[in-house]
Formats: sequence, C-alpha cells, structure tokens
Amino acid sequence: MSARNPKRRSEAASPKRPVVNRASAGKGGVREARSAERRDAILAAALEEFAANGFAGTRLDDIAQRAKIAKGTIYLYFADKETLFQELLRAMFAPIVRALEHIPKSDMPTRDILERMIGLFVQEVLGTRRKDVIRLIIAEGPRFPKLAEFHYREVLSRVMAAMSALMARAIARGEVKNQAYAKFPQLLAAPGLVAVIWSGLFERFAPLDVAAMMRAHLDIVFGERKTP
Amino acid sequence: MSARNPKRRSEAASPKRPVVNRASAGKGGVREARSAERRDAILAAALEEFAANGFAGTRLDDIAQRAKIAKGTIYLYFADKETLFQELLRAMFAPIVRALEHIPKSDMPTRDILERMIGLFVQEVLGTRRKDVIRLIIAEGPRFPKLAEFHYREVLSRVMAAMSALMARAIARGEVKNQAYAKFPQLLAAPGLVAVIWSGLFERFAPLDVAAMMRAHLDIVFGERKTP
DNA sequence: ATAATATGACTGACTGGTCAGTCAGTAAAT
DNA sequence: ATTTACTGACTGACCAGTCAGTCATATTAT
Repeated sequence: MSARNPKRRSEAASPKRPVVNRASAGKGGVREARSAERRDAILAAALEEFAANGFAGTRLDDIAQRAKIAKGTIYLYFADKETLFQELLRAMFAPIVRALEHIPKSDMPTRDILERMIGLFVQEVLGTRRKDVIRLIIAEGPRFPKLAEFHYREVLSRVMAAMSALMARAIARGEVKNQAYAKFPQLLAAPGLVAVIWSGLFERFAPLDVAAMMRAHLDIVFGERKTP
Repeated sequence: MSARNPKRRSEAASPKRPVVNRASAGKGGVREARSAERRDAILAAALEEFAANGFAGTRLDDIAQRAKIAKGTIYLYFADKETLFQELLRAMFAPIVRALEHIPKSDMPTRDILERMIGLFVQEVLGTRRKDVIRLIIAEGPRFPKLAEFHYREVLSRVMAAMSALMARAIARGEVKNQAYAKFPQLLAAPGLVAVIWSGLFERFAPLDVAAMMRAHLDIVFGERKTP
C-alpha cells in the first residue's frame, strides 16, 4: 500500500507474465531459470531493504537497484509492495517450521532435543536475517492483520503446539517438574524472543551471551545440572 | 524526517513560540494553561497515530486533526516529526521507571516485591497504550539509534540492574536457588516481553492469560508453591 | 474602566521533494 | 517472425515542513 488508500489502478492485480508461465516445468528452461533467479534476487534485495527500513520506509526503487533490475520488473513478479512484503515474510519461515517439526520425535532425552532446537534457532534465526524478519512481524503485524494471522496459523500455533506436546511428555517422564511449561509453552520460548530483540536493539550497548543464557534457561527448566 | 534526506530549511530547529514563554510560571496563565493543554493534546493524538501506524506511516495532518488543531501548531511545540516521536516515547516511560524504582526496597519477601512489580506492569503497561509504545521501540529502534540508546540508558539498564540486584539478594537469602537470575535478569523479564507482544499481535487468535502465566513464572523462579 | 496598541499563538493553503505503480518501447528467446 | 521479458521515464497522489495572515490575549494610555 502506498501509505494511504492506494490500490490506485490495478484491481486485484496479480503478476501475469513470468512465473514460469505454462506447465512446461521440466526442460527448455533458459527463461525459467532466469525467471527463478530474478525472483530470488528480488526477494533477497527486498529482505535487506525491509529489514533495514521497515515496510513504509522502504522504496521499491532501492529494492530494484539492489537486485540490479528495473523497478517495473518487480511488478512482473509481485502484484504490489504489500504482496512482495508478505510473500517475503512467508517464504522466510517455511523452512524453519519444517526443520523444527522434523527434529527427531525420537525418545532422545528432552533436554537434548531442546538443545538441538536452540542450536537451530541460534544458527538459523539469530545468525541470519531471520531475526530481523521476526522484528518486522512484530513491528508491522498490527498494520497487516493478514500477516499476523498467517504467522499465527502457520508458525506460532504449530511451534507452540509442538513445544507443549514436548513438555507434556517430559513432565510425564519425570524429566521436568513444573507442569506450567505444558500449559504455557511461551515460558519456554520467552528467552528466545528476548534474544532476538536484544540482539537487534541493544547488542552494541550491552552484548548478550545468548548461548550462556539459553543454557541457564535449560538448567532452570530441567532443574540444575552443571554441565562443566 | 520526510522519508529521505529532509531537514529542508530549518537548521537545528527547535520550537520557539509557546512552551510557557518566559519565566512567569505562577500567575496570569490563561495562555500558559492553554499551552500545556495543547501540548498534551498533541502528544495524546500522536500516541494514537504512531501506535496505530508506526513512524513512517503516520501523517502529521492526522495528528493535527485528532488533536483538533492546525498542522502548523504542532511545529510551535515540536521541532519536527522525529522530535515529536522521540519526546513522546520518552515521556511515556519516565513515570514507569520512577514507579519501578520506588517499589519498596524493604525486606519484604522477594516474591511479594516481584508480585507488586508484575501488578504494576500489567496495569500500567499491558493495560495502557504503553504496550504499544514498547512495540514501537522494538519496531523503530534500529532506525533511530538515538532512541534505542536512550531507552537502553534510561530504562532498560536501570530496570535490569534493579532486577539483578533484587535477585542477588534473593539468592543470598536462600529465597531463590538458581544463580542464573542474577546474571541474566533477562530470564526474569522475558515473560513480560512475551506478554506485550502476544497481546499486541495474537490476542485475538489465542487469548493469553497473562496473570496466570506470570504466576506460573514466579512459581518456577521461587520453586513451586501452589498458592490456592 | 475603556479604548488603543502590541504581542505572540494559531491557522491552513502552499511548496517542493518523494515514491508506488504504469506502460510504450526495446531486447531477447523461441 | 513472433512471443515474452524487461526497462525506465512518467504520472499523479502524497505529505513534511513553511509562512503570511488572522485572531485572542496582554499591556499601556486615556
């Protein structure tokens, strides 16, 4: 949306041109290859710009320049700025949710499972631009109800449900004492959120040893255990 | 700032006119009274608009309309949009920090002290627009380094130091077992942050019983204690 | 007390820069 | 030769910030 009541001309526009037109998925793809390349370049550039400037503060001209294409090209791949924004955020999280859900359901000790999840989180979220994406969702969510809903439905509710189930099992097994973690998986995840926000805003004033904090958190959850 | 590289004419402008001109603070104040009123009206309107639309997405015309004044009047009280924004955020937190620091240093049980703090937090932050202000800081902080720094210096570092001291005392007294809370007061505060963000974004999909969650959190910190 | 004058708060139409979205024209692939 | 992808100058809405003019209050003169 251009700030106010835009959607100036294009009705419910959707990019009609490239997008690997027709079914010919398999062969011949000089065009298709380029098409996918372009799309990725646009998304990558958009990520940088949106992460740095927020939705309203980002100019499509800058995205185009960074992706080394003309502005018009963006509109061949995405209907408008808002669509680009939302598709970007969606695309960023699909892999993570899949990865999180695929972490062995095995009967590995729960603490080990959580340590893996934290490792994944530190590496794939804190260590990448995904942490900025989380900040973007927090920042822009209220202005894009669809976005908040999508992320609740596709990411949060699933992650929370998985955590809740994991903790319920841990409690049943006697690995964890406090029942609250099954009822409020938010308590389990909270330090992760703090890490994201701290690293985005205050790192340079007071660096936070995220790994140590997470370890301390697990010690609390599982009742001490000084791993020297 | 008008999106890009503005600061069109006014150098380091600062509002010169009203602001209770001269020293005559005590009497004669028909003008002064109105002046303070106007300022408050502008800040109140700005809070609504910024909370709803973010910094870049907010129009001064809307703030003026909401405050029922002309746009030009804003510039009699604030140098520019950015100054208004920052003053607003600062003003919103001064009272809270003061209140938090004034919570009795008495030797009340630490759990009681924390329960009071949480009560204050639920009432004065979650129950007011201050929760939106926190979201604004998270959202716009990276774009306004001064803002992030100010909030680290004036709010966060103080709150964190106070929490850390409180927990160190509780540990010394044997009220709390885990030393980590003194080293990472973030672990103590994390659920509060989750509450702010959840209530701002996902409340309508999945309401969160913040009071219950905070109680559960304290149970964890102090090692169970079912208060029926 | 009342009128004349001075002060400074307030107004809103205006300016100039900005930017989302468009489309006629060009280049490349088939 | 034809179809499809790409380009970038252009348009029109938009909005921060300005300033000449208006009006309410305060001050001084009568």
